[in-house]
Amino acid sequence: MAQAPEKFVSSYLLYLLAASSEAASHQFHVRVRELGLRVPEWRVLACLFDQDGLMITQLARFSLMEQSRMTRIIDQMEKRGLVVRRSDKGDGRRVRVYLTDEGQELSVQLVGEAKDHETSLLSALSPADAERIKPSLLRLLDSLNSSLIAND
Amino acid sequence: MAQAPEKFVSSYLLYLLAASSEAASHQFHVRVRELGLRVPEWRVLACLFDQDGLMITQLARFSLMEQSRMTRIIDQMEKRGLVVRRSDKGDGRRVRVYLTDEGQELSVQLVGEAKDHETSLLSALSPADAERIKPSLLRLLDSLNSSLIAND
DNA sequence: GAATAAAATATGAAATTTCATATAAAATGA
DNA sequence: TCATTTTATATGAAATTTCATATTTTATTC
Repeated sequence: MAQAPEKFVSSYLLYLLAASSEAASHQFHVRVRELGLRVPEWRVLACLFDQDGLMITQLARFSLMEQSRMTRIIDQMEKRGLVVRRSDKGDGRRVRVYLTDEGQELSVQLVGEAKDHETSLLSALSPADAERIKPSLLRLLDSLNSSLIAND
Repeated sequence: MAQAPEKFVSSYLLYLLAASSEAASHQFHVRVRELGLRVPEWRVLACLFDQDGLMITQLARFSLMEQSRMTRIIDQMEKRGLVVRRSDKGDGRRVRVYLTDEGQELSVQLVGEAKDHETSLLSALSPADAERIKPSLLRLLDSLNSSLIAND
């Protein structure tokens, strides 16, 4: 988005990750808002696109946010007719969230656009970087997850 | 933090970036809160550590947040005695933010811990990944910034 | 050099987010 | 089985964040 000052921040790993994420998402998030959605709602649609009927807790984890916030986001999406709640038969604590037809349609649309956007992002990189970036990030995530478990 | 479902999300570049950023920062952000700071406040301290006397607008940009929010964060940090505002002589619109002694001390402390934490993160990666990750992210940021300009 | 535009910061009000905790259902265990 | 603990979700209240816009100062343009 801009150049960081000098010394520390501009080459600090956590800054680079946050700034890359922010910069890479920015354009697409603008598009999400054009369609009348907020970013967390788009994340829910994307998760349900992959697997309909996820629980609130799972949606929160995959969408990188807290459960109580996700509960309210689902409230709004439900009012808007994008998803419906159904309690899990077999475990009454669980609330499963399903796409409505409208939600399904929007999710298909946006996932398509997301893929196109990703392609255009990757094409702005060198071929070597484009090829390596996703596997690298996956390995980073993996190593973070295992060290997290180790630290519990 | 957890494994994403299947198909789309779990290998979507923007998800991988957001999730890596989140996962990589998590432990350190816990530490930030232990010291009684919130993440945006830590970001301000880090920016001012690099270059004291930045403007509100610059702090907002480097800290990846909106100006009005930064104004209020500086309000709080000022009340807490971590920074002081001084208006720029030469341009009365600008407010420059400076570390107090206490702010300075905290920023030195936290930047030190951030560097240690970064080292430990990198050591969890393969040597090849550890060596490449920062340059790769810098190139990604670069290419995003230039394409941003191109799209204006 | 006056009028207009632009830049930097601040602020009210609405909306969202967080934090702690309530509620309810299922699992555990004595 | 009954009591206790754990898991899943919801919710009130406080705090933060956003959005639009006000205010002030500097730049620009005619």
